[in-house]
Amino acid sequence: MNAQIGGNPVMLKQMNKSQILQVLFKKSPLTKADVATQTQLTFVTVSNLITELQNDGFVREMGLAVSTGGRKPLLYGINPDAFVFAGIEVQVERLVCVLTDFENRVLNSRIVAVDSLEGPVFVARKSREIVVEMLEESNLSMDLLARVSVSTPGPIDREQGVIVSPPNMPNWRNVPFRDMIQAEFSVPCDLEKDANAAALGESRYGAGRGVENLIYIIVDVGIGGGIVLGGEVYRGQLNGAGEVGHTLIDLNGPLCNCGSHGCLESMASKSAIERELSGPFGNELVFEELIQRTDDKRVRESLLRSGTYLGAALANLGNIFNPEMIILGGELATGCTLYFERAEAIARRRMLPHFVHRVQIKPAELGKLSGAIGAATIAWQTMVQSLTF
Amino acid sequence: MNAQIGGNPVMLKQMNKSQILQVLFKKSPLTKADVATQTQLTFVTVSNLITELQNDGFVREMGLAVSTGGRKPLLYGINPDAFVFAGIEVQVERLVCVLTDFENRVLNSRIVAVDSLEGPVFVARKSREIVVEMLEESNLSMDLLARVSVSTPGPIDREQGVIVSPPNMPNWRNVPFRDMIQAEFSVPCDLEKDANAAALGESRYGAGRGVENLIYIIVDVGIGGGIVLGGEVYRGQLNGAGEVGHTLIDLNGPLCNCGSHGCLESMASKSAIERELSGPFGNELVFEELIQRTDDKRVRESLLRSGTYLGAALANLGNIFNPEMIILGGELATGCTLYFERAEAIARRRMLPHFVHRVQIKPAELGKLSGAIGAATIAWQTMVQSLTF
DNA sequence: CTGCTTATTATAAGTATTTTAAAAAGACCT
DNA sequence: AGGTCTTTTTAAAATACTTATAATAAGCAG
Repeated sequence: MNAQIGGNPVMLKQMNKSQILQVLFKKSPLTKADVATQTQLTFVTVSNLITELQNDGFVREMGLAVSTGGRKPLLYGINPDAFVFAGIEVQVERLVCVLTDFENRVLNSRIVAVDSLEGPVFVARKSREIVVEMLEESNLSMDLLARVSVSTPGPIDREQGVIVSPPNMPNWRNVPFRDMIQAEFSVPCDLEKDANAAALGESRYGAGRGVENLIYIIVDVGIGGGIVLGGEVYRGQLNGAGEVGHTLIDLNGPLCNCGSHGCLESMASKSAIERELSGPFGNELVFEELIQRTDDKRVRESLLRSGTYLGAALANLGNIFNPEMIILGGELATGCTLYFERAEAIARRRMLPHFVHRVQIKPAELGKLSGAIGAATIAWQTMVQSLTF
Repeated sequence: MNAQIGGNPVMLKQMNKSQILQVLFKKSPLTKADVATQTQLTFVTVSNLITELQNDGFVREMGLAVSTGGRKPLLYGINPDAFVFAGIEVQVERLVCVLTDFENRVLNSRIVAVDSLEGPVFVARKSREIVVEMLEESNLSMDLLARVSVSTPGPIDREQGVIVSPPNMPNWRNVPFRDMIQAEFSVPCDLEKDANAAALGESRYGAGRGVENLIYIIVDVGIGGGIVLGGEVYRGQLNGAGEVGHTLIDLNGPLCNCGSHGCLESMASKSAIERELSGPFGNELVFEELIQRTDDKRVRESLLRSGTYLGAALANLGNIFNPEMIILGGELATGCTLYFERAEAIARRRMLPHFVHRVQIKPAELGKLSGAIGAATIAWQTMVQSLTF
């Protein structure tokens, strides 16, 4: 998560400050000497910079460490109260919002039914209302809000901050949502694709804490993927990377709505299972209940079959990326053990033997908040990287 | 391809120098003012640093640019004669060696039959002999040799510089080849997996010049892959990334020697085609000739079938990585139009419509030298990043 | 409790680098 | 030849890190 390289002495100082903040963020209570070791800077430099960061409110003292024979060293950590970040996930029928502090811990969260059909202007205004509400509830001043980030269905143009053409939000074509949010909140904003945001969220605060390379798969109506390599989102050429759902599993499989045949999405997603079981069960049951009916043979078989397909895709991802972890999100993966375990079993069977014992396959931990938390994380990252201290 | 971040003023200077060299490398004849613009440094700084780099022989003057109304500016570029790098690819039955200059252009190359069964010690000595021979032939002093890099079959332990367990080189288990080469040449050395090296080589000097994100697939007896993201090799957790050959294409396909079923490698590789055609043709023909017999229906069908499988895999890679380019290497892909074109056609048919027109699919351009050139590139990169000027 | 040892923190002088500002050099035009 | 514009060099000023030194605080022993 590095940014600038080279420059002038002022830049150097800010790079060093950024370094220090990142080290303090990762392993909080540290002495100045610890930070010096970790950042490869001299003690004096670290001492001066930390003092400065402390005076500016970014860093706080955290008590004394035990003595190792001399004076007790002071411990330092990020001052969580320095800033507040907001992460907002725009979904078709609702808004998921979180407030995080400068340690990027969740202070408050809210899931509100908001119909995206009301349009971007409405949604932007509503977003602000929700955030303001949360700030008030948590007794926080609006002034503390440093950045906002938005997680949204793709495709997006990240550089321009534009939502391009979300398939299920027809009236959101080419919407400059970043600027709209910036206008609404009067703070900088970034856009990120929902799967990417969720992947980053899980990688920092969910199942993937401490992991460098991971793949996050969200199984829902469709199947999406977010790729985190070296701790950062990999986005590809046009923010398009991660379309795992349109990975081919069966050359002669059914037609997918992308135009190809045998895509994972058409064979292992929520919709695929619903379609398969709509015959026997009709509209009798909602999906959440349906997937619990594992005593029913047809349900069982359907879940196992789609789990198998997913597993094969996971094996492919494992072999291609050789990641430390694969995380599965969505109610199907996190709520249905039968499905998850089959997918994991197949994945392990089909992955290269050399890799199998070094990859973890886990359900997501942040549930519905993962995208919003990921967005807030991006706000944090951008802030710390921007070096404006 | 950034490395260090932050530090002290000396470091800052070296980062700036490195920056300048990289800019100069990318778009050679540039004025000091151009470099200043591109590096975001002031003119004076750039001027001083370039003068220093010039005095040390890393940079050279390259004539005068046209006047824009005042004094003619001097043009500068990398001094190709500053260093020589050697790239060595260890294959089962031969050594491929190249010599490159500080602009990383190939000065000399050699492909020598060397049986790896003779063992690492022999191969290391032989490598040195070949390099020395090439240096003499090109009238270059050994002192100019700055670094050597080795491309080798995986898996490897890059950090330790150890070749771990190459499947087709049984007497090369856990060989500390990096240190052996360093001892032999008395210059630093790096190891890289063959597919990764080839991918990097193609990305810098072959089909992928100027491309940020690309996937390189080598179709031979097996099928391997090298992944270059953001201009750098992506290696995954254990240098294991890129096992595209063991990507599943057909859930119920034939058993692969990796233990899984329906892997790409077992269905689209040279071996797969040879196996398929060994019935009709026996040992009558060598492979190179066999794949030219496209008038024969059985050959044709075999090639088209495997091309289809490969194409499906390419579509998957395109959807997962959204790269600017996919490069196909190996004699089958570069020498057999029927196979290549089928693969491309299928890939384009099955890739997401949004991506199709933004991805190039190209045959490799460096042929047998790609791995060695890639290795030399790594030597260059490491040198420039190490900031020891 | 005092003095000694050790480790942490603060201060001050020294060194390296970039920046700003100004002067010099070179090219083109009239 | 003189004027104007651009490039290049030079010198002083600003900034930041480093080294060396001094001050502070904690623990321990007598």
